[in-house]
Amino acid sequence: MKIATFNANSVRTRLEIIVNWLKTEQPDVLCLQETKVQDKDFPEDSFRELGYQVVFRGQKAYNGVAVVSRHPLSDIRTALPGKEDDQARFISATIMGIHVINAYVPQGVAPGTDKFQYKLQWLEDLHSYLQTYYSPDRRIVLTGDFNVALEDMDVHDPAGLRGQAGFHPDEQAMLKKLMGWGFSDVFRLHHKEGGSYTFWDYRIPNGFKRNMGWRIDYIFATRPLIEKSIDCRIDTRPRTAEKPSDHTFLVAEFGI
DNA sequence: ATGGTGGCACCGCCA
Repeated sequence: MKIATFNANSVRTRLEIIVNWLKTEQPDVLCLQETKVQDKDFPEDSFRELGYQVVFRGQKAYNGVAVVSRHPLSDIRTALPGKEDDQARFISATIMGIHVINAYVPQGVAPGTDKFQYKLQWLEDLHSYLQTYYSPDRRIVLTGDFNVALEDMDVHDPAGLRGQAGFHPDEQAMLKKLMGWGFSDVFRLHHKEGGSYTFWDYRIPNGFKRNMGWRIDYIFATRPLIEKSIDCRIDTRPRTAEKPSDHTFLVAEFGI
């Protein structure tokens, strides 16, 4: 079972990259964030032609999430309960007995702003949701763009970035609290050294070449899946394509 | 250097 995540930064602009990646990698599940497309304009056929089904929830210009799957999806939820009118940042489905939650955590802008508070609240709401509706005894994958680097080894300049949105102790504590519910970081399970990133800011000149990145995309899994975890890797190919993305694909393989 | 680029929708916002 191969499960992947990718912040697309527009699914329509990045469609060719995504389609080629699906053809090459043949994952069972791909979670997309920042699709930036309303549901009526989602390029559903491009996925169907490859033998994939797709569920999505978008909005105009911003946010938007999708789950692409080779297998039937059930138990589909496009928002947290009671948050149906909120920004399109959550979608979940059960696939082959695994409950897959795809999250696009708010970026947060800067500490002290309303958006930063919204980010912390969003993470807390997700934690509460899991506590109320799920048990860590189940096979659950929580994946997506969390916009939080957890440790010093997860950013290129920990001293310089500390305290900024994406590398702030309050966010790190909140995400760790959420992980404490019952998740392990699958990439970190297989790679103990730092310097591996999933995101490079467009605004830093040659940031990718100089490896000035952040590891803010994750695949988290509960214990029953961690026991079956075979590998997890970062695929930087979208960075070298014609329309490079600011994020990479992250893919995990489970022996089930 | 308090900048920079990129996507979408509009004449700025968000990342």
